[in-house]
Amino acid sequence: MCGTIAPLPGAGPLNAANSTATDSAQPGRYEPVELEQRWQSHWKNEGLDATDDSSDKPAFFALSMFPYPSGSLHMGHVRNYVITDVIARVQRMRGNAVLHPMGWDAFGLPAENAAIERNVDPGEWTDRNIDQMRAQLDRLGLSIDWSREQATCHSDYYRWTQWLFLELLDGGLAYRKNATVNWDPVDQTVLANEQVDADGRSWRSGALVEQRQLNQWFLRITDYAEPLLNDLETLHGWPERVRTMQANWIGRSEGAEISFNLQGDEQHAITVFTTRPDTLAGASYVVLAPEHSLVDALTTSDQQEAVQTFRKEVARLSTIERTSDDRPKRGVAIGAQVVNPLTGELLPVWIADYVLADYGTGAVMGVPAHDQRDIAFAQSYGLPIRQVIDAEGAAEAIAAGKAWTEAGQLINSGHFDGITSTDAKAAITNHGVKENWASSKVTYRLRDWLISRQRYWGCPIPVVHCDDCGTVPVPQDQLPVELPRGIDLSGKGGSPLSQQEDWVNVSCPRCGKPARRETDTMDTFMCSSWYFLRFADPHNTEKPFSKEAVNRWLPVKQYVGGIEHAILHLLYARFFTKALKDRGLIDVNEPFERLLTQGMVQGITYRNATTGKYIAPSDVTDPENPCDPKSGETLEVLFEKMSKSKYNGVDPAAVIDRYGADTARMFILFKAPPEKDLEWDDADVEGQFRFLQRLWRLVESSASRIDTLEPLQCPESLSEAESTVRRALHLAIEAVSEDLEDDIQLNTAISELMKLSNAISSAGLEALSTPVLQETLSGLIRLLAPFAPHLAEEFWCKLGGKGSVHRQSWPVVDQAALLQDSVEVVIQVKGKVRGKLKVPASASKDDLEKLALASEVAQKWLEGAAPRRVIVVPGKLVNLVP
RNA sequence: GGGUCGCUAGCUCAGCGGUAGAGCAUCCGGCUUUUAACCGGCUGGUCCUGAGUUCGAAUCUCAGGCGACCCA
Repeated sequence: MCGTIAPLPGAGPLNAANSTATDSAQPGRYEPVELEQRWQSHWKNEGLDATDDSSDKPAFFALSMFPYPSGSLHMGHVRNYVITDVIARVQRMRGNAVLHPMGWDAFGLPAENAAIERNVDPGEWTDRNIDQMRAQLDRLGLSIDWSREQATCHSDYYRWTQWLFLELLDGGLAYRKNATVNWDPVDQTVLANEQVDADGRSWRSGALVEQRQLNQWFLRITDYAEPLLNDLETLHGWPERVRTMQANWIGRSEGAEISFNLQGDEQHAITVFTTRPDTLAGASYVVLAPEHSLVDALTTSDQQEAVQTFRKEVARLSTIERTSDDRPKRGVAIGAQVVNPLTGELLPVWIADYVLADYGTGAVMGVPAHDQRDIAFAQSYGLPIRQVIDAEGAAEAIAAGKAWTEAGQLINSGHFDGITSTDAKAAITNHGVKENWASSKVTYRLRDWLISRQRYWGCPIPVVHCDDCGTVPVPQDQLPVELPRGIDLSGKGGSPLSQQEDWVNVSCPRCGKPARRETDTMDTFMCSSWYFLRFADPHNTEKPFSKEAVNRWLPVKQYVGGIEHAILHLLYARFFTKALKDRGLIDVNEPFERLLTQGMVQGITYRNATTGKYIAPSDVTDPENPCDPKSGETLEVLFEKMSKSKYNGVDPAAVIDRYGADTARMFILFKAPPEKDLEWDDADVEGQFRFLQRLWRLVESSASRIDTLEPLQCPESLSEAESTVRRALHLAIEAVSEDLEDDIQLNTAISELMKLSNAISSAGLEALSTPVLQETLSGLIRLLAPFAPHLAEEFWCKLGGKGSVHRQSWPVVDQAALLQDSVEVVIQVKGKVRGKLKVPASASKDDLEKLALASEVAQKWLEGAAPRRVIVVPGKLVNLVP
């Protein structure tokens, strides 16, 4: 995929590491590649990673977002799966039954595009990629239970995706409608709103989406807007920003619907939605979306032509273009007039690009003084601007062309004058309710989820269209509706399935007459919206999953994946879970208890700032002073997401070949906190490898003294070096355990391991009696096991440990070992550190005060005077305030 | 414009009222199987700025600056 690891300046360390991997075995050398292969095959034979499905241990479901099987593993994958693996391993050692499965999000366009370009079967192409990636993953030493593997493109999986679709259809949550939808001209298919980014581009292809009118399948995710929003508050284990992003996406607004009667027609009205009913008296016009159903009926004959022209122009614009703040708002008056129900005033009716048909009622009232978009519109078209909310600075702002959107007091609003805008919202709405022209209303920005796709390599939607019976679901016992295989994928002429006459033509399941299959396939996000449930019960042939199995394992205790799914997958999966719960299929309400969104892995890039071109690291002769090999210009050095076009990819396989998986794992965990971006640096990888080598030597030099890891009796009294090392061990146990607890800090956990290793070296092995050395190494190896599983296993075995280190219990802190006989306290004078004092750890507050006052430091700084105040923090400091 | 997060050693990050720390890099020394590995050691900090609270602030509060992301 991404090219090979860039050679280091001088290339020395790599050669050395290479020789480690390739030289014939020398006794006493750390040879990661051989060692890792040996343990991996041993673990496989022993079934070490099998899920403990039947025991009464507490269940812990550790899950990585499953990958699309592109065929090559990249560093982002490595980071994702290693983080989850560490968590899974720690939880096993903590005595939990752990479910740590893996699968493949295997439907999708790359397979279909490969088929079109290279004339290969998408299924075979995908299966081959899966095999490749599984082999690559295996080299990382992940404790995955492969017996539960799922691939969404296999019919024993997707028959249940279809089964669940029919459940949703039966529950009224799936429906078909004609709607304006996002069309991706590159991928030749429609997209859901969530799959179009802020610039109006497809999340996959990057193409600018177009609007098309099509008959499509939708899921009623909007029925769940309220619980999807409210239950975010229960997700304490989720990053705040993901919750905020989801809340923003759902976009709840509280307000009112207000009806404006047509002039001279009491029977017909335009209903608008507004969050600001308090500003009703300031309305100076009413705007309909150009697509609004009333437009044709209300447009006067002299405005017909202008309206039609304008509608055509708007149809070309995306939602983003229409609503973005920095674009001029455009519109056309349609000639009709309505009555402001509060003031009786006549208002003109307009259509404008910034009003959307499918938000609220597709109509708004224009209150220029108190809405930024309205004031821009009013200024363009000379519409009146009337202030109805007053506050300090409001009039000036409005005069300057800035809408006053803050709270204030009502003016120009008849008998509502003088009350606050906050109170007026309810007061005016209630008044309108009594007079029958208003009602309280909550609306959401969230739209129903468009799940139809006009592509081949996806899960077929299991319905049949019959002239007599309409849309008929395929009975659940006739599933799966198999994708036809071996068909010609030319990439031309629309949806490939619609051209498969022998597949499309079926008899109606209800009346038996000739009918046609639905030829759209499902959005692949459907397949990934429930895979975590299938992992609980992966081989069930009767149902997608049993309730009992789901109750045993779900919710996922720790979910790990990329931030790019903050809305997409994570919102869809939450919706599915809630919908399936309401169908009585499961009891869980939220699928993912804790969520960790890991940062990107970035590679170093060299860019010529004038041409904007990227230069491959192999073409940069001096990395200290990078120059363009052609022009000699100095290059910019940046860290960016790894990609082929930037020549900054680092291939995980190359790293594992040179240093082994344990170094790769340790480095990627240590270099940055999990949720932050990580800058890949070959020199630092080397440093990490050296740390493992230091541990290797530590264990090598101890091996002759230790032949069992069964706990030994500690001697009654310890030397100073021994108690220092024991203290370091138990401090490390405390710190590493803490780092793996709530707020997961794998980088600092590894740095604690380094500190412990340093403490042992400083003390010197010869200064430690065998029981202390043995206790220390046993603890260190167990702490290391989740991070560097192969090396820890080797150590465990070398020192005579019984069984696998991965079956041992997590070390426990001995509080007594943390105690010190004497501690150093700081002596402050007026809050400034002026000296230190060694005191017995048991010294009381009074003792400390006396010792401090008697100290030389106190004599010097207080000059014999008694301090006005003394603050004593036992074990820490004494502060003397003169 | 609003929100969230961040700004600590050259780099990546800990510390979140009480002695400013880790790893890597740099530098120096030792060692050996000397284009190099290994071992040991030393450096290195207005904790973004300013004000406030406090006996005491990197840490809490406020204001500002810079950066990232999300929303508009």
